[in-house]
Amino acid sequence: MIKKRRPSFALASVKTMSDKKATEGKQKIDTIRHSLAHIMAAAIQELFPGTKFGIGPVIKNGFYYDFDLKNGLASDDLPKTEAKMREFIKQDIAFKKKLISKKETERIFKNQPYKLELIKEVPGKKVSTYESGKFLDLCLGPHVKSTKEIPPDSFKLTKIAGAYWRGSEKNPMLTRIYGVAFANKKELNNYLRLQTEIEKRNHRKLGTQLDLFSFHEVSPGAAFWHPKGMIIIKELEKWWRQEHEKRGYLETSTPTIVKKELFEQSGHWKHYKENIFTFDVEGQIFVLKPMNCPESTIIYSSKIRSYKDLPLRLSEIGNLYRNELSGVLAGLFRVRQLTMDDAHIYCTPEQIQTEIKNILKFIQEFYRLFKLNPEFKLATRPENYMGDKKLWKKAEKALEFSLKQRKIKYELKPKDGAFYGPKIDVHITDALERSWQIATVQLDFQMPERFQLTYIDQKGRKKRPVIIHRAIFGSFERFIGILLEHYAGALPLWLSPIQIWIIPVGSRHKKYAKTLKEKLSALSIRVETKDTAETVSKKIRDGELQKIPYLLVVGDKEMAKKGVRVREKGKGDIGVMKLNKFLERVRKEIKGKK
RNA sequence: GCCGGGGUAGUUUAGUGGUAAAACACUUUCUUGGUAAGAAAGAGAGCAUGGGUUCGAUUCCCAUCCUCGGCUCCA
Repeated sequence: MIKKRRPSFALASVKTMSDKKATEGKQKIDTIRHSLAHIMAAAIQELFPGTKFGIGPVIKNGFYYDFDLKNGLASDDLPKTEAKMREFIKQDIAFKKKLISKKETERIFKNQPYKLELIKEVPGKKVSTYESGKFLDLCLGPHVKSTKEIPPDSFKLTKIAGAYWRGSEKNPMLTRIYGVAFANKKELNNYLRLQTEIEKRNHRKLGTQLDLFSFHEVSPGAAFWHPKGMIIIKELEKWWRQEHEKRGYLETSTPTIVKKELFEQSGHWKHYKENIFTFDVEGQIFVLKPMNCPESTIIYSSKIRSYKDLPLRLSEIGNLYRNELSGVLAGLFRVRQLTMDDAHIYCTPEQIQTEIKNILKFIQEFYRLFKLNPEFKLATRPENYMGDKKLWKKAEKALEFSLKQRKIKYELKPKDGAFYGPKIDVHITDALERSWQIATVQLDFQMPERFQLTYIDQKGRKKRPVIIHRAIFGSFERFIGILLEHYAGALPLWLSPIQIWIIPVGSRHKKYAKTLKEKLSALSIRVETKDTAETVSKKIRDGELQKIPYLLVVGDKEMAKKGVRVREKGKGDIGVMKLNKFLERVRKEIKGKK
């Protein structure tokens, strides 16, 4: 069998070509993908007359096209469409670029409302179009010269999905057909094979297989954590507390049920009402808290604060409840009940830079530990912002400056900030290459105003502090989901729910196995003895499937040497070791969080 | 929420208009084993839920719930 190394998260393809060649190759395949989108539209036009066309761009690994079909589309229409496309490709159809006057274009597309909308927005008097056979589309190109350049066996239509016209839910929903396409059949097959591999690291599947958590109809969007899953949470919490104590954070806990007035005061009620769970108690409306911030400020203002108290870093592992739309729930990645590793830092405006810088450093160290590859995004003032524009500008500058100071590459996300302040979000992609927000750093000048927070400065005057909201894991749920996919279930030793299995070869070794277990357990190592009536091979197999980091096989030889035969996850049998030597190794590995 | 798939033992799946099958897991017995499945026997679901069509529905139709992939959303 093939010995596998512990897989790194990115299953990126190996780059063998030079950068220039790679760029050319990418351009070529993207041209093919784009042309395939047109050919798919042509096939739909022929198979389903009267269809109205949206747009059909190139995306990663393929293409899509949006259609407004009179009668929708059934799943068996995909193979039909695919066959029609191959038919067209065989016919050696040329792609011809045509510049047509706007008026003429409008006449040609008079029954195509979506196209007419696009034509209106084209600057100048002429519109660029491409003709391929009987299908004419608005398009700047480029395209292949002829369909004969397209390998007919290297694409596949993969799925049908609904998508709002121009991405707005106020617009009609169109039917989107996704396809993938590659330079040759081998690459296509590689891609398809990779997809099945990726499916194996889906955290939902691993959750069931490894008995970590489950979801049930009785509570959609909320995880039931099983004992083994709880161990992961507890280990993460333990480490989290330790790291926060080091950095001067003070842990707090605030109530889950709160009167809605608190969230009216914070502004959340106005901006976030649809997502808040509410209930009635003796005629008063209570909410399940969707975030911790307003309650954190209550602790802040529970006494008079001096400049000497600042920065005050209040942390909280808070259970939050958010009424997410049913359609967005996704395993551990998007839940209605989540555990946020939150903190609010109350500081003077002068302290902002240092605090932000330290948080960014904290975040970077944290990601390095898990060998995760984070993407930073700076999100600025949204449409529905609260407060003074000048303060916003200042806050945005502060975040930007800190990012630059830490030499962090980041993407700008205009108008994507929270209503109370700009933020730096940190994203990680899952096995399906979808991007998920994990950590966040948000600068807030509004909440201190709304809650009239103050501190007394050196001269005895009342001043307004600034709040920095931040989370490192984001939520334990999402983070564990990401970790499971990242490690394909084979978590690092310190996080593994079960760290070691002891497998006695025969019944006469059971007693030795038991002594070993007691020794390891005494050192707080999570160990189990597998002394059931099954073969060693069977137990090894089960141990591998359960992703147990170390399997210790003990028989006559090991007993004689007072040792253990070690099988390390991902490496196989690494030989016999004296017990003390093995213990030393394990202790180091756990301590180093390797 | 919207579009499109799907829901059959604990798990993974097969299947049918005449009240359901397998593998693994589980229990028992035999086997006491040396690095990815030793053998046998047994128990276990009435097919997500509610309606409808039918002599008869797990199978066909409708609704609801849950779930998956998209879209929108993510304070």
